[in-house]
Amino acid sequence: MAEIQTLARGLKILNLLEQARSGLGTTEVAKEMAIDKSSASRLLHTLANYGFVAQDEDSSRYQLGPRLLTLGQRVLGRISLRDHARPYLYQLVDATGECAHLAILAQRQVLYIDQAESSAALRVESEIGTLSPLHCTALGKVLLAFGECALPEALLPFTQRTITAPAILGAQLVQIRQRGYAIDDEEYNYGVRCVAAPVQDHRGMTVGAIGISGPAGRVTLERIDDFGLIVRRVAAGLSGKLGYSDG
Amino acid sequence: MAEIQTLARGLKILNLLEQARSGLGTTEVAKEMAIDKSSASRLLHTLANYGFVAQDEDSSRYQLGPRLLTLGQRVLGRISLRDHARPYLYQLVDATGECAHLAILAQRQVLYIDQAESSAALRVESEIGTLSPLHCTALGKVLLAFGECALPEALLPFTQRTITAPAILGAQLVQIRQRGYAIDDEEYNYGVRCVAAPVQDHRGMTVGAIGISGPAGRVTLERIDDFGLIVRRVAAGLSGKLGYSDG
DNA sequence: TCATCTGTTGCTAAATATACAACATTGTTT
DNA sequence: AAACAATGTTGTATATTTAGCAACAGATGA
Repeated sequence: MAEIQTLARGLKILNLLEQARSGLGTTEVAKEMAIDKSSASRLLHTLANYGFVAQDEDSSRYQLGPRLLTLGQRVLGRISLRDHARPYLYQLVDATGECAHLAILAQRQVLYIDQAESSAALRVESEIGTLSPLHCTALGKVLLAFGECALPEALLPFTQRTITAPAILGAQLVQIRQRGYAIDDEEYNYGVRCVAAPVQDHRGMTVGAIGISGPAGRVTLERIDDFGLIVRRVAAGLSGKLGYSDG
Repeated sequence: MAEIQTLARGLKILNLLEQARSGLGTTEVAKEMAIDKSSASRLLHTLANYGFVAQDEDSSRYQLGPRLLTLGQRVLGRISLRDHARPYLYQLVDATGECAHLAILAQRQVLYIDQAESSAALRVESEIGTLSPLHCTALGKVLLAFGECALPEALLPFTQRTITAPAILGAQLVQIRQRGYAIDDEEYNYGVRCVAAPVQDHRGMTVGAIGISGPAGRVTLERIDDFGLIVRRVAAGLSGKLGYSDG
Protein backbone atom coordinates (compact mmCIF):
# COMPACT_ATOMS: atom_id res chain seq x y z
CA MET A 1 0.00 0.00 0.00
CA ALA A 2 1.10 3.50 -0.73
CA GLU A 3 2.82 5.25 2.12
CA ILE A 4 1.74 8.63 3.31
CA GLN A 5 4.77 10.66 2.44
CA THR A 6 4.59 13.32 5.08
CA LEU A 7 4.18 10.89 7.95
CA ALA A 8 6.88 8.63 6.53
CA ARG A 9 9.28 11.55 6.44
CA GLY A 10 8.63 12.30 10.07
CA LEU A 11 9.29 8.71 11.05
CA LYS A 12 12.43 8.61 8.93
CA ILE A 13 13.72 11.59 10.82
CA LEU A 14 13.39 9.58 14.03
CA ASN A 15 15.39 6.80 12.41
CA LEU A 16 18.04 9.32 11.46
CA LEU A 17 18.26 10.62 14.99
CA GLU A 18 18.74 7.11 16.30
CA GLN A 19 22.03 6.93 14.44
CA ALA A 20 23.28 10.38 15.35
CA ARG A 21 24.57 10.16 18.88
CA SER A 22 25.13 13.86 19.31
CA GLY A 23 21.96 15.00 17.64
CA LEU A 24 21.33 16.75 14.35
CA GLY A 25 20.52 20.32 13.38
CA THR A 26 17.72 21.37 11.07
CA THR A 27 20.03 21.81 8.11
CA GLU A 28 21.70 18.47 8.65
CA VAL A 29 18.37 16.71 8.77
CA ALA A 30 17.32 18.46 5.58
CA LYS A 31 20.52 17.39 3.87
CA GLU A 32 20.25 13.76 4.96
CA MET A 33 16.63 13.55 3.95
CA ALA A 34 17.15 15.50 0.72
CA ILE A 35 14.37 17.93 1.55
CA ASP A 36 14.28 21.66 2.03
CA LYS A 37 15.40 23.30 5.26
CA SER A 38 11.97 24.76 5.79
CA SER A 39 10.30 21.38 5.51
CA ALA A 40 12.75 19.85 7.92
CA SER A 41 12.21 22.73 10.31
CA ARG A 42 8.45 22.29 10.32
CA LEU A 43 8.60 18.52 10.59
CA LEU A 44 10.99 18.77 13.52
CA HIS A 45 8.79 21.30 15.27
CA THR A 46 5.80 19.02 14.89
CA LEU A 47 7.76 16.09 16.27
CA ALA A 48 8.93 18.28 19.11
CA ASN A 49 5.39 19.41 19.89
CA TYR A 50 4.53 15.83 20.68
CA GLY A 51 7.77 15.08 22.49
CA PHE A 52 9.10 12.67 19.90
CA VAL A 53 12.20 14.79 19.52
CA ALA A 54 13.79 17.20 21.96
CA GLN A 55 16.13 20.08 21.45
CA ASP A 56 19.36 19.96 23.35
CA GLU A 57 19.48 23.04 25.55
CA ASP A 58 23.08 23.89 24.83
CA SER A 59 23.63 22.90 21.24
CA SER A 60 20.03 23.39 20.09
CA ARG A 61 20.40 20.20 18.09
CA TYR A 62 17.60 17.71 17.95
CA GLN A 63 17.66 14.37 19.73
CA LEU A 64 15.20 11.57 20.25
CA GLY A 65 12.56 12.76 22.72
CA PRO A 66 11.13 11.54 26.00
CA ARG A 67 7.81 10.50 24.46
CA LEU A 68 9.61 7.61 22.81
CA LEU A 69 10.83 6.44 26.18
CA THR A 70 7.33 6.52 27.59
CA LEU A 71 5.79 4.69 24.66
CA GLY A 72 8.66 2.23 24.52
CA GLN A 73 8.19 1.27 28.14
CA ARG A 74 4.53 0.81 27.43
CA VAL A 75 5.39 -1.66 24.70
CA LEU A 76 7.68 -3.50 27.06
CA GLY A 77 5.03 -3.68 29.74
CA ARG A 78 2.53 -5.24 27.40
CA ILE A 79 4.72 -8.18 26.55
CA SER A 80 3.47 -10.61 29.15
CA LEU A 81 5.92 -13.26 28.05
CA ARG A 82 8.51 -11.18 29.76
CA ASP A 83 7.05 -11.60 33.22
CA HIS A 84 6.92 -15.35 32.91
CA ALA A 85 10.39 -15.67 31.45
CA ARG A 86 12.36 -13.80 34.08
CA PRO A 87 12.94 -16.71 36.50
CA TYR A 88 13.92 -18.98 33.63
CA LEU A 89 16.53 -16.50 32.52
CA TYR A 90 18.02 -16.68 35.98
CA GLN A 91 17.97 -20.47 35.73
CA LEU A 92 19.99 -20.21 32.56
CA VAL A 93 22.52 -17.90 34.15
CA ASP A 94 22.85 -20.17 37.16
CA ALA A 95 23.24 -23.30 35.06
CA THR A 96 25.68 -21.93 32.51
CA GLY A 97 27.37 -18.93 34.08
CA GLU A 98 26.68 -16.92 30.93
CA CYS A 99 24.33 -14.03 30.18
CA ALA A 100 20.83 -15.09 29.20
CA HIS A 101 18.49 -13.35 26.79
CA LEU A 102 14.83 -13.39 25.87
CA ALA A 103 13.79 -12.33 22.39
CA ILE A 104 10.76 -12.22 20.12
CA LEU A 105 10.23 -11.72 16.42
CA ALA A 106 9.64 -8.12 15.44
CA GLN A 107 10.01 -6.44 12.10
CA ARG A 108 11.53 -9.63 10.71
CA GLN A 109 14.34 -9.30 13.16
CA VAL A 110 15.30 -10.50 16.62
CA LEU A 111 14.09 -8.12 19.29
CA TYR A 112 15.74 -8.48 22.69
CA ILE A 113 13.15 -7.88 25.37
CA ASP A 114 14.93 -9.03 28.51
CA GLN A 115 18.24 -10.20 29.81
CA ALA A 116 19.88 -11.61 32.92
CA GLU A 117 23.52 -10.85 33.51
CA SER A 118 26.09 -13.36 34.56
CA SER A 119 28.57 -12.44 37.24
CA ALA A 120 31.57 -13.14 35.06
CA ALA A 121 33.84 -10.20 34.34
CA LEU A 122 33.98 -11.06 30.64
CA ARG A 123 30.40 -11.38 29.52
CA VAL A 124 28.17 -10.70 26.56
CA GLU A 125 25.46 -8.16 27.17
CA SER A 126 22.79 -7.24 24.69
CA GLU A 127 20.76 -4.17 25.37
CA ILE A 128 17.03 -4.50 25.65
CA GLY A 129 15.32 -3.07 22.60
CA THR A 130 18.12 -4.02 20.26
CA LEU A 131 17.27 -5.53 16.89
CA SER A 132 19.56 -8.17 15.44
CA PRO A 133 19.44 -10.18 12.23
CA LEU A 134 17.71 -13.54 12.13
CA HIS A 135 20.12 -15.60 10.08
CA CYS A 136 23.26 -15.30 12.15
CA THR A 137 22.10 -15.36 15.75
CA ALA A 138 21.04 -18.37 17.75
CA LEU A 139 17.85 -16.68 18.87
CA GLY A 140 17.08 -15.70 15.31
CA LYS A 141 17.67 -19.15 13.91
CA VAL A 142 15.30 -20.56 16.48
CA LEU A 143 12.62 -18.10 15.46
CA LEU A 144 13.21 -19.00 11.82
CA ALA A 145 13.18 -22.73 12.47
CA PHE A 146 10.11 -22.84 14.67
CA GLY A 147 8.19 -19.77 13.56
CA GLU A 148 6.30 -18.92 10.41
CA CYS A 149 8.74 -16.30 9.28
CA ALA A 150 10.18 -16.58 5.77
CA LEU A 151 13.93 -16.51 5.25
CA PRO A 152 15.36 -13.03 4.89
CA GLU A 153 16.04 -12.07 1.27
CA ALA A 154 19.67 -11.16 1.73
CA LEU A 155 21.90 -13.02 4.18
CA LEU A 156 24.41 -10.32 4.98
CA PRO A 157 27.78 -11.42 6.34
CA PHE A 158 28.96 -10.08 9.69
CA THR A 159 31.95 -12.35 10.27
CA GLN A 160 33.73 -14.94 8.17
CA ARG A 161 31.57 -17.59 9.76
CA THR A 162 28.24 -16.00 8.89
CA ILE A 163 26.14 -18.33 6.78
CA THR A 164 25.23 -16.49 3.60
CA ALA A 165 24.00 -19.38 1.44
CA PRO A 166 20.23 -19.94 1.81
CA ALA A 167 20.62 -23.66 1.11
CA ILE A 168 23.09 -24.18 3.94
CA LEU A 169 20.98 -22.14 6.32
CA GLY A 170 17.90 -24.10 5.30
CA ALA A 171 19.64 -27.37 6.04
CA GLN A 172 20.71 -26.03 9.41
CA LEU A 173 17.14 -25.03 10.23
CA VAL A 174 16.06 -28.63 9.66
CA GLN A 175 18.76 -29.74 12.07
CA ILE A 176 17.67 -27.15 14.59
CA ARG A 177 14.11 -28.41 14.47
CA GLN A 178 15.38 -31.93 15.11
CA ARG A 179 17.70 -31.05 17.97
CA GLY A 180 15.52 -28.42 19.54
CA TYR A 181 18.21 -25.79 19.89
CA ALA A 182 20.25 -23.49 17.67
CA ILE A 183 23.89 -22.45 17.78
CA ASP A 184 25.59 -19.26 16.68
CA ASP A 185 29.28 -20.04 16.31
CA GLU A 186 30.83 -16.58 16.01
CA GLU A 187 28.54 -15.82 13.10
CA TYR A 188 27.52 -12.39 14.28
CA ASN A 189 30.24 -11.24 16.67
CA TYR A 190 33.79 -12.50 16.70
CA GLY A 191 34.59 -14.41 19.84
CA VAL A 192 30.96 -14.88 20.85
CA ARG A 193 29.05 -18.14 20.76
CA CYS A 194 25.34 -18.41 21.52
CA VAL A 195 22.82 -21.16 22.09
CA ALA A 196 19.04 -20.75 21.99
CA ALA A 197 15.81 -22.72 22.12
CA PRO A 198 12.18 -21.91 21.34
CA VAL A 199 9.46 -20.82 23.74
CA GLN A 200 6.06 -22.15 22.77
CA ASP A 201 2.60 -21.35 24.10
CA HIS A 202 -0.44 -23.49 24.72
CA ARG A 203 -1.22 -23.76 21.02
CA GLY A 204 2.28 -24.82 20.14
CA MET A 205 2.95 -21.43 18.57
CA THR A 206 6.50 -20.19 18.92
CA VAL A 207 6.16 -16.92 20.79
CA GLY A 208 9.83 -16.25 21.46
CA ALA A 209 13.22 -17.70 22.20
CA ILE A 210 15.61 -17.78 25.10
CA GLY A 211 19.31 -18.46 25.05
CA ILE A 212 22.73 -17.72 26.37
CA SER A 213 25.72 -15.85 25.00
CA GLY A 214 29.29 -16.28 26.10
CA PRO A 215 32.89 -15.77 25.05
CA ALA A 216 34.18 -18.52 22.80
CA GLY A 217 36.83 -19.32 25.37
CA ARG A 218 34.22 -20.54 27.83
CA VAL A 219 31.52 -21.66 25.43
CA THR A 220 33.77 -24.11 23.61
CA LEU A 221 32.67 -26.30 20.74
CA GLU A 222 33.12 -29.32 22.99
CA ARG A 223 30.78 -28.04 25.65
CA ILE A 224 28.33 -26.30 23.34
CA ASP A 225 26.00 -29.25 22.95
CA ASP A 226 25.81 -29.62 26.70
CA PHE A 227 24.73 -26.01 26.83
CA GLY A 228 22.24 -26.79 24.10
CA LEU A 229 20.59 -29.44 26.23
CA ILE A 230 20.44 -27.09 29.20
CA VAL A 231 18.90 -24.28 27.18
CA ARG A 232 16.42 -26.67 25.60
CA ARG A 233 15.40 -27.96 29.01
CA VAL A 234 14.91 -24.52 30.53
CA ALA A 235 13.04 -23.30 27.45
CA ALA A 236 10.78 -26.35 27.71
CA GLY A 237 10.12 -25.43 31.31
CA LEU A 238 9.05 -21.95 30.31
CA SER A 239 6.93 -23.32 27.47
CA GLY A 240 5.28 -25.66 29.93
CA LYS A 241 4.41 -22.75 32.15
CA LEU A 242 2.74 -21.10 29.17
CA GLY A 243 0.62 -24.19 28.74
CA TYR A 244 2.60 -25.95 26.06
CA SER A 245 2.55 -29.72 26.12
CA ASP A 246 4.62 -31.50 23.50
CA GLY A 247 3.18 -34.37 21.57
CA MET B 1 4.81 27.43 14.70
CA ALA B 2 2.24 25.73 12.57
CA GLU B 3 2.09 22.00 12.93
CA ILE B 4 2.24 19.70 9.96
CA GLN B 5 -1.17 18.15 10.10
CA THR B 6 -0.45 14.79 8.54
CA LEU B 7 2.52 14.06 10.73
CA ALA B 8 0.65 15.29 13.78
CA ARG B 9 -2.18 12.92 13.03
CA GLY B 10 0.20 10.01 12.85
CA LEU B 11 1.71 10.92 16.20
CA LYS B 12 -1.71 11.38 17.73
CA ILE B 13 -2.58 7.86 16.69
CA LEU B 14 0.39 6.64 18.70
CA ASN B 15 -0.95 8.56 21.69
CA LEU B 16 -4.32 6.94 21.19
CA LEU B 17 -2.79 3.50 21.13
CA GLU B 18 -0.99 4.18 24.36
CA GLN B 19 -4.34 4.42 26.10
CA ALA B 20 -5.94 1.41 24.45
CA ARG B 21 -4.58 -1.63 26.20
CA SER B 22 -6.09 -4.13 23.84
CA GLY B 23 -5.36 -2.28 20.64
CA LEU B 24 -7.59 -0.47 18.20
CA GLY B 25 -8.97 -1.31 14.78
CA THR B 26 -8.88 0.96 11.76
CA THR B 27 -12.47 2.06 12.19
CA GLU B 28 -12.03 2.79 15.87
CA VAL B 29 -9.00 4.91 15.20
CA ALA B 30 -10.91 6.79 12.52
CA LYS B 31 -13.75 7.43 14.93
CA GLU B 32 -11.54 8.62 17.77
CA MET B 33 -9.58 10.91 15.48
CA ALA B 34 -12.67 12.10 13.62
CA ILE B 35 -11.16 11.27 10.27
CA ASP B 36 -12.21 8.97 7.47
CA LYS B 37 -11.61 5.22 7.62
CA SER B 38 -9.49 5.39 4.52
CA SER B 39 -7.23 8.04 6.00
CA ALA B 40 -6.85 6.06 9.19
CA SER B 41 -6.08 2.95 7.19
CA ARG B 42 -3.32 4.65 5.23
CA LEU B 43 -1.82 6.34 8.25
CA LEU B 44 -1.76 3.07 10.16
CA HIS B 45 -0.13 1.27 7.28
CA THR B 46 2.58 3.89 7.10
CA LEU B 47 3.19 3.64 10.83
CA ALA B 48 3.28 -0.14 10.51
CA ASN B 49 5.80 0.04 7.65
CA TYR B 50 8.22 1.65 10.02
CA GLY B 51 7.38 -0.56 12.97
CA PHE B 52 5.78 2.18 15.05
CA VAL B 53 2.60 0.17 15.27
CA ALA B 54 2.11 -3.56 14.94
CA GLN B 55 -0.91 -5.61 14.08
CA ASP B 56 -1.91 -8.23 16.55
CA GLU B 57 -1.79 -11.57 14.79
CA ASP B 58 -5.05 -12.86 16.19
CA SER B 59 -7.27 -9.83 16.47
CA SER B 60 -5.68 -7.83 13.64
CA ARG B 61 -5.98 -4.77 15.83
CA TYR B 62 -3.19 -2.27 15.99
CA GLN B 63 -0.88 -1.85 18.97
CA LEU B 64 2.19 0.17 19.70
CA GLY B 65 5.08 -1.31 17.72
CA PRO B 66 8.54 -2.60 18.53
CA ARG B 67 10.29 0.36 16.94
CA LEU B 68 9.12 2.46 19.86
CA LEU B 69 10.79 0.07 22.26
CA THR B 70 14.06 0.28 20.37
CA LEU B 71 14.02 4.06 20.15
CA GLY B 72 12.87 4.39 23.75
CA GLN B 73 15.75 2.33 25.02
CA ARG B 74 18.05 4.49 22.94
CA VAL B 75 16.73 7.55 24.73
CA LEU B 76 17.28 5.88 28.08
CA GLY B 77 20.84 4.92 27.19
CA ARG B 78 21.74 8.47 26.33
CA ILE B 79 20.84 9.86 29.72
CA SER B 80 24.21 9.60 31.40
CA LEU B 81 22.86 10.93 34.66
CA ARG B 82 21.25 7.55 35.06
CA ASP B 83 24.54 5.68 35.30
CA HIS B 84 25.87 7.96 37.99
CA ALA B 85 22.70 7.98 40.01
CA ARG B 86 22.17 4.26 40.45
CA PRO B 87 24.33 3.77 43.58
CA TYR B 88 22.78 6.80 45.21
CA LEU B 89 19.33 5.40 44.67
CA TYR B 90 20.44 2.31 46.55
CA GLN B 91 21.77 4.55 49.30
CA LEU B 92 18.33 6.09 49.60
CA VAL B 93 16.63 2.73 49.79
CA ASP B 94 19.08 1.53 52.43
CA ALA B 95 18.75 4.67 54.53
CA THR B 96 14.98 4.99 54.37
CA GLY B 97 13.57 1.58 53.51
CA GLU B 98 11.41 3.16 50.83
CA CYS B 99 11.50 3.05 47.05
CA ALA B 100 13.79 5.61 45.46
CA HIS B 101 13.31 7.37 42.12
CA LEU B 102 15.34 9.42 39.70
CA ALA B 103 13.57 11.88 37.43
CA ILE B 104 14.30 14.63 34.97
CA LEU B 105 12.26 17.41 33.39
CA ALA B 106 10.69 16.45 30.07
CA GLN B 107 7.74 17.98 28.28
CA ARG B 108 7.09 20.20 31.29
CA GLN B 109 6.49 17.12 33.34
CA VAL B 110 8.36 14.77 35.63
CA LEU B 111 9.90 11.88 33.71
CA TYR B 112 10.93 8.90 35.81
CA ILE B 113 14.13 7.47 34.40
CA ASP B 114 15.21 5.04 37.11
CA GLN B 115 14.10 3.48 40.33
CA ALA B 116 15.35 1.27 43.12
CA GLU B 117 12.87 -0.90 44.94
CA SER B 118 12.65 -1.31 48.66
CA SER B 119 12.17 -4.74 50.13
CA ALA B 120 8.99 -3.78 51.95
CA ALA B 121 5.85 -5.61 50.93
CA LEU B 122 3.86 -2.38 50.81
CA ARG B 123 5.82 -0.07 48.60
CA VAL B 124 5.35 2.65 46.01
CA GLU B 125 6.66 1.81 42.59
CA SER B 126 6.71 4.15 39.65
CA GLU B 127 7.37 2.73 36.25
CA ILE B 128 10.28 4.04 34.28
CA GLY B 129 9.10 6.21 31.44
CA THR B 130 6.09 7.49 33.32
CA LEU B 131 5.23 11.17 33.14
CA SER B 132 3.76 12.88 36.18
CA PRO B 133 2.70 16.46 36.87
CA LEU B 134 5.13 18.97 38.32
CA HIS B 135 2.99 20.77 40.86
CA CYS B 136 1.92 17.87 43.06
CA THR B 137 4.93 15.57 43.23
CA ALA B 138 8.02 16.04 45.35
CA LEU B 139 10.30 15.43 42.37
CA GLY B 140 8.31 17.89 40.32
CA LYS B 141 8.38 20.61 42.94
CA VAL B 142 12.13 20.26 43.16
CA LEU B 143 12.45 20.69 39.41
CA LEU B 144 10.19 23.74 39.60
CA ALA B 145 12.04 25.25 42.53
CA PHE B 146 15.56 24.73 41.27
CA GLY B 147 15.07 24.63 37.51
CA GLU B 148 14.19 27.29 34.99
CA CYS B 149 10.81 25.86 34.24
CA ALA B 150 7.78 28.16 34.49
CA LEU B 151 4.82 27.17 36.59
CA PRO B 152 2.23 25.07 34.78
CA GLU B 153 -0.78 27.09 33.61
CA ALA B 154 -3.38 24.91 35.24
CA LEU B 155 -2.77 23.25 38.61
CA LEU B 156 -5.08 20.28 38.32
CA PRO B 157 -6.22 18.61 41.54
CA PHE B 158 -5.56 14.92 42.05
CA THR B 159 -6.44 14.62 45.72
CA GLN B 160 -7.96 16.96 48.25
CA ARG B 161 -4.46 17.94 49.32
CA THR B 162 -3.25 18.96 45.85
CA ILE B 163 -2.17 22.57 45.83
CA THR B 164 -4.12 24.35 43.11
CA ALA B 165 -3.44 27.98 44.02
CA PRO B 166 -0.36 29.38 42.21
CA ALA B 167 0.37 31.76 45.09
CA ILE B 168 0.54 28.98 47.67
CA LEU B 169 2.65 26.83 45.41
CA GLY B 170 4.98 29.75 44.74
CA ALA B 171 5.44 30.30 48.46
CA GLN B 172 6.19 26.63 48.92
CA LEU B 173 8.81 26.76 46.16
CA VAL B 174 10.61 29.49 48.07
CA GLN B 175 10.59 27.31 51.15
CA ILE B 176 11.87 24.36 49.11
CA ARG B 177 14.78 26.42 47.85
CA GLN B 178 15.64 27.36 51.44
CA ARG B 179 15.38 23.88 52.90
CA GLY B 180 16.84 22.05 49.93
CA TYR B 181 14.13 19.41 49.70
CA ALA B 182 10.49 19.13 48.70
CA ILE B 183 7.60 17.19 50.16
CA ASP B 184 4.51 15.70 48.55
CA ASP B 185 2.00 15.08 51.30
CA GLU B 186 -0.60 12.88 49.59
CA GLU B 187 -1.02 15.54 46.93
CA TYR B 188 -0.92 13.16 43.99
CA ASN B 189 -1.83 9.74 45.35
CA TYR B 190 -3.83 9.12 48.50
CA GLY B 191 -1.76 7.44 51.17
CA VAL B 192 1.57 8.22 49.53
CA ARG B 193 4.11 10.73 50.77
CA CYS B 194 7.28 11.63 48.89
CA VAL B 195 10.44 13.58 49.56
CA ALA B 196 12.87 14.79 46.91
CA ALA B 197 15.98 16.92 46.44
CA PRO B 198 17.75 18.40 43.42
CA VAL B 199 20.70 16.96 41.51
CA GLN B 200 23.00 19.64 40.20
CA ASP B 201 25.93 19.46 37.80
CA HIS B 202 29.28 21.23 37.69
CA ARG B 203 27.70 24.48 36.54
CA GLY B 204 25.12 24.45 39.26
CA MET B 205 22.41 23.60 36.75
CA THR B 206 19.65 21.38 38.07
CA VAL B 207 19.73 18.32 35.85
CA GLY B 208 17.29 16.14 37.74
CA ALA B 209 15.93 15.11 41.10
CA ILE B 210 16.01 12.07 43.33
CA GLY B 211 13.66 11.14 46.08
CA ILE B 212 11.75 8.50 47.93
CA SER B 213 8.10 7.48 48.02
CA GLY B 214 6.42 5.57 50.78
CA PRO B 215 3.08 4.82 52.38
CA ALA B 216 1.88 7.53 54.71
CA GLY B 217 1.87 5.02 57.55
CA ARG B 218 5.65 4.74 57.46
CA VAL B 219 6.53 8.16 56.07
CA THR B 220 4.82 10.06 58.86
CA LEU B 221 4.69 13.81 59.15
CA GLU B 222 6.88 13.55 62.24
CA ARG B 223 9.63 11.68 60.46
CA ILE B 224 9.31 13.39 57.10
CA ASP B 225 11.83 16.11 57.81
CA ASP B 226 14.38 13.52 58.87
CA PHE B 227 13.80 11.87 55.51
CA GLY B 228 14.22 15.27 53.90
CA LEU B 229 17.67 15.65 55.40
CA ILE B 230 18.65 12.18 54.25
CA VAL B 231 17.45 12.78 50.71
CA ARG B 232 19.16 16.15 50.61
CA ARG B 233 22.42 14.60 51.78
CA VAL B 234 22.34 11.77 49.25
CA ALA B 235 21.35 14.15 46.45
CA ALA B 236 24.24 16.40 47.44
CA GLY B 237 26.54 13.40 47.19
CA LEU B 238 25.36 12.70 43.66
CA SER B 239 25.66 16.36 42.73
CA GLY B 240 29.19 16.31 44.06
CA LYS B 241 30.03 13.39 41.86
CA LEU B 242 28.78 15.39 38.89
CA GLY B 243 31.21 18.17 39.79
CA TYR B 244 28.88 20.42 41.72
CA SER B 245 30.37 22.42 44.56
CA ASP B 246 28.04 24.61 46.53
CA GLY B 247 29.05 28.15 47.35
C1' DT C 1 -28.69 -16.95 3.82
C1' DC C 2 -28.74 -12.43 4.64
C1' DA C 3 -27.13 -8.66 7.14
C1' DT C 4 -23.63 -6.01 9.42
C1' DC C 5 -19.28 -4.56 10.33
C1' DT C 6 -14.46 -3.91 9.08
C1' DG C 7 -10.77 -2.79 6.14
C1' DT C 8 -8.92 -1.60 1.43
C1' DT C 9 -8.78 0.70 -3.14
C1' DG C 10 -9.75 4.19 -7.15
C1' DC C 11 -10.73 8.60 -7.97
C1' DT C 12 -11.31 13.64 -7.79
C1' DA C 13 -11.51 17.92 -5.36
C1' DA C 14 -9.42 20.52 -2.22
C1' DA C 15 -6.66 21.17 1.31
C1' DT C 16 -1.92 20.90 2.51
C1' DA C 17 2.86 20.46 2.33
C1' DT C 18 6.63 22.00 -0.34
C1' DA C 19 10.22 24.78 -2.20
C1' DC C 20 11.79 29.25 -2.95
C1' DA C 21 13.16 33.35 -1.19
C1' DA C 22 13.90 36.75 2.22
C1' DC C 23 14.89 37.52 6.86
C1' DA C 24 16.67 36.98 11.50
C1' DT C 25 20.35 35.01 14.52
C1' DT C 26 24.30 33.09 15.77
C1' DG C 27 28.99 32.12 15.55
C1' DT C 28 33.46 32.36 12.89
C1' DT C 29 37.23 34.34 10.47
C1' DT C 30 40.14 37.86 8.87
C1' DA D 1 35.39 44.99 15.03
C1' DA D 2 33.44 44.08 10.99
C1' DA D 3 32.46 41.32 7.44
C1' DC D 4 31.26 36.81 6.55
C1' DA D 5 29.34 32.31 6.73
C1' DA D 6 26.08 29.13 8.34
C1' DT D 7 21.87 28.08 10.70
C1' DG D 8 17.06 28.36 11.60
C1' DT D 9 12.47 30.63 10.93
C1' DT D 10 8.68 32.88 8.41
C1' DG D 11 5.61 34.33 4.34
C1' DT D 12 3.76 32.98 0.02
C1' DA D 13 2.34 30.70 -4.47
C1' DT D 14 2.38 26.47 -6.67
C1' DA D 15 1.57 21.94 -7.19
C1' DT D 16 1.84 17.81 -5.07
C1' DT D 17 -0.51 15.13 -1.76
C1' DT D 18 -3.80 14.04 1.16
C1' DA D 19 -8.63 13.38 2.43
C1' DG D 20 -13.04 12.10 1.79
C1' DC D 21 -16.42 9.83 -0.85
C1' DA D 22 -18.12 5.75 -2.69
C1' DA D 23 -17.75 1.19 -4.12
C1' DC D 24 -15.88 -3.15 -3.10
C1' DA D 25 -14.16 -7.20 -0.73
C1' DG D 26 -13.76 -9.95 3.27
C1' DA D 27 -15.00 -11.36 7.72
C1' DT D 28 -18.30 -12.00 11.38
C1' DG D 29 -22.50 -12.95 13.25
C1' DA D 30 -27.64 -13.35 13.43
